[in-house]
Amino acid sequence: MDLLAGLNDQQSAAVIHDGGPLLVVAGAGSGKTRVLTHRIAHLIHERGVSPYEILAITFTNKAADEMRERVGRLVGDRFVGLSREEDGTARVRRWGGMWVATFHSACSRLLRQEAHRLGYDNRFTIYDSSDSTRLVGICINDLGIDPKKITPRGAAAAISRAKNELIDFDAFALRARKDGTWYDRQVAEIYRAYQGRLHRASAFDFDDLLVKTVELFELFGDALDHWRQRFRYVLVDEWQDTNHAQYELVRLLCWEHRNLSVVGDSDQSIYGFRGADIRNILDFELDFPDATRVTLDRNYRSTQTILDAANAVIAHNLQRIPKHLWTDVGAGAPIVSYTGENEHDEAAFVAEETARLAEQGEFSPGDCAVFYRTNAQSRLLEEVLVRLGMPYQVVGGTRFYDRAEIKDLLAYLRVIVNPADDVSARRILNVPRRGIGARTEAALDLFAGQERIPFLEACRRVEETQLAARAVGAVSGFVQLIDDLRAAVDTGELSLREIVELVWTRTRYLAELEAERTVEALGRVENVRELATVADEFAARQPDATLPELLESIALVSEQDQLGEGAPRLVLMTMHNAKGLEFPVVFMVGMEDSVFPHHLTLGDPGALEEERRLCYVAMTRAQQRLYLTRAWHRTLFGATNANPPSRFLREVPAELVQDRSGDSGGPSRRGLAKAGARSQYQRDDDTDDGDLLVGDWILHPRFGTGQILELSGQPGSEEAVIRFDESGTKRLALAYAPLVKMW
DNA sequence: GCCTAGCCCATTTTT
DNA sequence: TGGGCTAGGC
Repeated sequence: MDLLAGLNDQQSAAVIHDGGPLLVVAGAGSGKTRVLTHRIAHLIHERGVSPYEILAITFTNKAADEMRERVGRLVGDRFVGLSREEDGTARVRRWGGMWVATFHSACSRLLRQEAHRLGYDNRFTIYDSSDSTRLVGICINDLGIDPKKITPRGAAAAISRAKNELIDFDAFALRARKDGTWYDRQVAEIYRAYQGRLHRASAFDFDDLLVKTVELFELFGDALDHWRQRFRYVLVDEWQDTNHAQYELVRLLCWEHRNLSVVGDSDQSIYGFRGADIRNILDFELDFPDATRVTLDRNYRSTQTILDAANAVIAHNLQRIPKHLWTDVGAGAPIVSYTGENEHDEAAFVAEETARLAEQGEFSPGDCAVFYRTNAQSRLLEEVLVRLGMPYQVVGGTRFYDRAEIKDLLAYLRVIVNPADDVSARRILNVPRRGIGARTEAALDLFAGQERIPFLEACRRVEETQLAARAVGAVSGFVQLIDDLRAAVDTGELSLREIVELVWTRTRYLAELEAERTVEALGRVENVRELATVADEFAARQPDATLPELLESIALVSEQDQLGEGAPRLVLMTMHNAKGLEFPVVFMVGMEDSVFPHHLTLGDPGALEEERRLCYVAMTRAQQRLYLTRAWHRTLFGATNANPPSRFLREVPAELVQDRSGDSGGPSRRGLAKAGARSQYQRDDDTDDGDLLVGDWILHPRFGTGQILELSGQPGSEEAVIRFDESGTKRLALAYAPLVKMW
């Protein structure tokens, strides 16, 4: 097998590189995944490296699965821990072959073997961000700090930032005392309390997975030696988005053997806000002076037009390694710009254009993707798509696993696995309602703190508290329930699905929901049942899977992981979520200053550069067609604004762009008509402002919808009194007011 | 202890 | 826009 077949010179160089650190600067669409997979295959095949010695880090679980499959195809499934069924479906053997994982899942896996050394249970729980925010809130409460002055969210974010920098609470406190604000000193206290709570609960938050692994390596030389020898070859994808903790982890693992390959693109660093440190890539060669650099700038994805546009935009950034993408596939179609009257019009354009492409047989809706800056923008896109009957899928937004009912059930499962998990125990203490209120909970927590025991243990000893008999009875019932569930699970006779079902039956969770008989409750019932399906699917992929493993995989799923399930349809997602993906047709909507770039970044040059990188990432997802759309007027969070065109739009050379705003009879006519059409969309070109009558409903771009109460004046200078739904009653001159009749 | 109404608030991106 | 939270009533 020729692993270099079809690769260009730079790619080949990266694949066969031997000896010392390797930095692959890989522009968007330059085939970096190919380089990584072929490099791994090369190591195994040509250099006799055991797959067992390889650690490959990817950005999402989905990317990890893909890489495992691709390497498997090159060198054989058994090397990568895959086994294949007769029908071709892949199954993952748990400890098989090489590790392909995200930072977080790799650390989690490693800590499952090592956590006890750090004083944690190997069956630790992983807290997601909402769990940690909750716990921070509890700590704020404990310390008697006013949660209005320091919000749980704010404090949690500050703590997370510190952890990303490997600053523990002592160091944090020291710094806060020296030259910190009052806020910092309070956070230092919260940080300490929070970490104590985590430890007592045998729980790690996302950041701890990294921090504690680093700590393990620093404290236990034998552990470091062991894992260092185990992973003699380390490859990291998306290096530009690593934070300091991740960097340190990699440095510790690789410092001696130096078999480190990192692949990244400083222009695609878009996670600075959560601690990703762009210097990790910019300074790589300072930290590893013996590193070899290979630059991949030949793009295999997009047309030259799209690349020219993206290159032009990113060239405005100062913090970067200069690089210029090129391709030989030709110029392709021009970039299309469109300005709608308002956001409804803009959305309608996207939907219509997708439909038009499909009608012409050029691209199916499944080839198209819509990217927006914030999740809030997805709703009205969805409205329009529903109205037009265009099938679509939203990636991200409210995650399945963030729904209250799912978190409730998961909390039961987590308590079964890890009885010390206080956040989960407290979450379900009174869910479903069993008459245990805030006072009882507080008393139990106090008792737990005094006795230095987990919350559930405090519940078990509820009789030692001063609580009233009724509360004691209710709490005992709760403990009994948990004990019963754990006993049933511990028999080892239940499948994952049966465990999930047991929880919702024994707790009467499902029954209570069904009894509500509301539409919302019905949706929740479906979600709850869906969790059993998740359990089944997990068991199918990994036949010997255990409950802790199921919980771990759920804790570490990412947004992109849901992509591509079901029939192909138009995909909606944030630009961040688009990273690493590609689509024949891409719409970028909301190209307005203060939407994108986001208004919070406008005054901050560094943040603005990150926005520009985000723009670059989004643009370079497009293979053949790129649409950049905006609206003259946009209503967001109830307020209507007229935003100037995005500066990124102005950075695209005009000759690459074709403006389609003039399509179909002028923007205002088109847009307003669309906003008005409620149940059935129709192009409303024959609406004539002159035909207005008292009682008509109209739409004004600034004031919204309203009803005409009164008409007066001579033809040519008529006035109307209009009662707007949102903006009150106004008298407007018809000759000037841009009114459009709705129905 | 529970429920609801009304308030208030903020409002980016997420492993 | 709505979602999360508190205060007040049962």
